[in-house]
Amino acid sequence: MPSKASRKPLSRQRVLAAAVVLADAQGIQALTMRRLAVELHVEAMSLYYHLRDKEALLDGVVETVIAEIDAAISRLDTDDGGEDWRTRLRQRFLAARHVMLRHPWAPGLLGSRRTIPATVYAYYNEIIGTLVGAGFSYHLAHRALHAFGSLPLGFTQEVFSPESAGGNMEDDAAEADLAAATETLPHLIAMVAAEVHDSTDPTLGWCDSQSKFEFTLDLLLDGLERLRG
Amino acid sequence: MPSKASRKPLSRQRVLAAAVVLADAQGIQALTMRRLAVELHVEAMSLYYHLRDKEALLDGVVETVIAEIDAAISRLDTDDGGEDWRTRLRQRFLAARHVMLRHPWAPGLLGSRRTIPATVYAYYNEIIGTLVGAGFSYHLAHRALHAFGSLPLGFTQEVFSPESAGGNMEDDAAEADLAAATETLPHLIAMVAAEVHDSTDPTLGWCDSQSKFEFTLDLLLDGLERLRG
DNA sequence: ACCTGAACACCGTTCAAGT
DNA sequence: ACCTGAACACCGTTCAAGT
Repeated sequence: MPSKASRKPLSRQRVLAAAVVLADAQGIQALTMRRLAVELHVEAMSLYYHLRDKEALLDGVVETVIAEIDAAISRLDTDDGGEDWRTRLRQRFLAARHVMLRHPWAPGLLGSRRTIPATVYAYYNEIIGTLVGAGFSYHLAHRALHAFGSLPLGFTQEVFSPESAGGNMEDDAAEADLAAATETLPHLIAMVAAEVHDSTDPTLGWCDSQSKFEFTLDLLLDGLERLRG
Repeated sequence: MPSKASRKPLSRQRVLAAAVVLADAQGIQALTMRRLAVELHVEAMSLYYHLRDKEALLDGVVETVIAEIDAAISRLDTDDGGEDWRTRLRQRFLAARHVMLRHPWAPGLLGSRRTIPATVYAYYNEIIGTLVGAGFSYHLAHRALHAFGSLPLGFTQEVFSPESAGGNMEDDAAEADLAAATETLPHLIAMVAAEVHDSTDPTLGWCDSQSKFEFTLDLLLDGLERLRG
């Protein structure tokens, strides 16, 4: 049984699953029609039988990730209505975040897509339903949705981590830089210094991104609770 | 004076400026070493004398945009301290947003960079200074910075616009979709319906992104004000 | 010092052709 | 129905060479 002959047939699903695995393992820039084909032991051109072009591939990959989120959310609770609106949304956003943490490239990819899977609309519809069910006007629900930004999908798309200014000193000139920084960036340095008591995992930086996510989330939820009619 | 012979010499600055213009006009995907060279009436290889490689080009482009923001902020007020911390930050974030609106590709690009211009640290340092000057602990200032996300740089990196579900109906099957949606997405449709009284500019969608930006901003500022010591 | 031509490796994609 | 080979246009980049 020669390995290259006994391949199970390709399918859109198999291609997309392999694409996600490849992106997880090698980064999104490694997700190339040709490299993906190699991974599937197939010629690059074979992919075009299952996907129209690379855009369709990327759309499909996004679709796959969103499906993961949908699955995670549907696993949350069998019956609804019991919880208060804040814990209900909190559960959902954190479940989404849990999925996103497995696919660090997904936020950037999602941001680059011009079309979004239809199930996302259903998800947002449900969020609005939760809000109005809790007494929000549709107008406030709309503003809330915007305020949430991409929290419902599990990420905050922080544009950069200020941690790299003080946390990850790895260059040889790092100490000199730090000394210089104490003069030009006193507040930044003071902030880092004030936080470095509980550096449990220095390799991951001194910043617990999970608690930051939840802080932002709760800040918004509390603010909305106050605006609620 | 043959036009192709009488070119002023290239420089890093001129290349970067041309890159920004090209990205503004044709989109970031059109920003290619070869196309940029054409724009500058030069061979692609000439660019490599001024920039190490394409990564350096993109870093330089980000640098250029950040410099625009810095310039806009420095134009805000000659003397400081007068305003309350919220209006001070508000002014800065809105100034940054004004710049970003001219470069719609910038958020995505910034998100893709692994290194950030040094002046951004100075900017963040100033923000922290404003916060602690207003009575924030460094710990709370840190959380505030994370809650702000990319607001200080002028954008909310919303991952998608739910508006496209109801606002921009341009397909032929749009009406049918809308009818179907009223059943499967009742809350989303109700929200759109509840908002369409003040559709001042229907071409831009029914959603005023400026007021959404400010709503989120104020929600966070008010929440932080309440947490302040 | 500044720019170029030729060349290489790698992309996405088409199209006619194989089984 | 499903896959492939050859080919094309376009990319970033190197390197030796021009002025």
